[in-house]
Amino acid sequence: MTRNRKMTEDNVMTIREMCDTFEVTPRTLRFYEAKELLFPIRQGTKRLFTRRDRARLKLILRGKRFGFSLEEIRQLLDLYNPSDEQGTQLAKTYELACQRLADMERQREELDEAIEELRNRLAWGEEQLSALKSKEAAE
Amino acid sequence: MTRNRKMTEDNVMTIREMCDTFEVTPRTLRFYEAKELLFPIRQGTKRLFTRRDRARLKLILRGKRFGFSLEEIRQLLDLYNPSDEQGTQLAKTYELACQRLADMERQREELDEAIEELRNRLAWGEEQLSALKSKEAAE
DNA sequence: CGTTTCGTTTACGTTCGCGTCAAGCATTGA
DNA sequence: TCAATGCTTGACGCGAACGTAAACGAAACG
Repeated sequence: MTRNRKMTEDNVMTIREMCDTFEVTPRTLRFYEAKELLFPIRQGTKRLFTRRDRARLKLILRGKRFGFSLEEIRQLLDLYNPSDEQGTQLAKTYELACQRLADMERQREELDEAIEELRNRLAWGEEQLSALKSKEAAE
Repeated sequence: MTRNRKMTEDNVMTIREMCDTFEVTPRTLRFYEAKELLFPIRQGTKRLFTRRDRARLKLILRGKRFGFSLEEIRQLLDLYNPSDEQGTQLAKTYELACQRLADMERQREELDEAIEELRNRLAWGEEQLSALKSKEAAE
């Protein structure tokens, strides 16, 4: 056999290594697997997470920060998947991704607006605070 | 009395008008009131939503789209509130808003990244699709 | 006058995204 | 060999954000 010493199964991670790397719990990773968001290799009873799983998890966590549900994220992940989809399936996925892109661009516009507004309110807040301070000083 | 004809309580809306305008259910509005996100006037038993409630609801719905929890949103709303807060309270609100702003700016960067990546995948998807089409044509 | 039409409260139900045991196998080190 | 450690599979629990059904009050309309 060409491989010795622990087989060095290249580039896979145990569940604990995953948890430490991404700051999630084992429960979360198993939950995502149950929801078909991740597909770790099963070596005997244990899970081994590949490069692909890591990439997917990154996208999952990002999606969550954008307020997407796990189901929405799952559908998006299919797009990033070098899968063996046939014509109609591929077309459907493509369609879906276009919509998500539109969603995200709308969301960005809103986000810009919201940031702008919040900046204004913060400026107003600073005024209030400094006004209060000078009033305090006057006593 | 200076007012006749239905009192035209200027600029308030019934719960139904609110629902139609913002595409939410009555339950949702009552729920938000219970959580102290909205404060409609009570005329007898009924609720009347003011301009202020409408502005707040708009911010609530926006916040939700950004993935904020109702509690986080409630705290942010205090900032937009021409409230009678005292020094320490105002300072706390200000502090919190700064953090949220930072959150949103980080989210914006991530969003840009995500949009960029999704665009790339879409381009890749188009290739696949056109490849499939020419293959079909060849048969 | 009765009966729809709104609105209300109360309260239990539901879905999502995990947390938290309990009980069991499996490797590992003393 | 034996206990500790790590990972596993259920299974139940939980907070958030509402849905939904029951039972009632008030106003509006023919």
